[in-house]
Amino acid sequence: MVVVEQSHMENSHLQSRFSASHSSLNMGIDPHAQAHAVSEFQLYSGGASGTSGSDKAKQSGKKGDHKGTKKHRYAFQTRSQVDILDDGYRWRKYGQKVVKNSKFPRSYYKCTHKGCNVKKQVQRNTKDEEIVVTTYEGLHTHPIGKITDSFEQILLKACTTS
DNA sequence: CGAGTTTGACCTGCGC
DNA sequence: GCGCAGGTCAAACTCG
Repeated sequence: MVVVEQSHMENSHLQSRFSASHSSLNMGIDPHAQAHAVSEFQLYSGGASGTSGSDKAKQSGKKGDHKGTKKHRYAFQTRSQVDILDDGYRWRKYGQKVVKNSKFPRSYYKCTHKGCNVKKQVQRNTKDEEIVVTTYEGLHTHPIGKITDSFEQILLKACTTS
């Protein structure tokens, strides 16, 4: 399963804040994004599990960009009809791969903001096609692009206020 | 014309 | 050492 890694947050605390912000989350979604129909919102937490996929491969890879960078990574799943959740940031797709255990391809996105190296992976759950697993990696170094109480912003709030 | 998407190739790490 | 799987790049393409 998907793993959440938080370097400076308490999982339980964050999770409770997520539940608390659930209602505002739905309200915050863009009008044109209503089709998302986010009726479920779960933040994954816990230690390493069996999936092993994203942890094995080094994201530094050949480029070897920031190796010493602090790793902020959190994954959560939403029940949605579409893959792309409008979280208020602008994302550019840079890759798509078919992963072994899933019949749905995994999509890779980068934040298009200058100097912001946040990435996210979007993948549908094989067992339940309506569940979309989104994995964020990194923290945005810029304000949100929309007036949307996004997932990310909630996360940031949870980070900064704790 | 610029920004974003698609898609195949390439690179790296891990297991056997 | 080899093959597989995952992650990223970049050229070509599309769209506003």
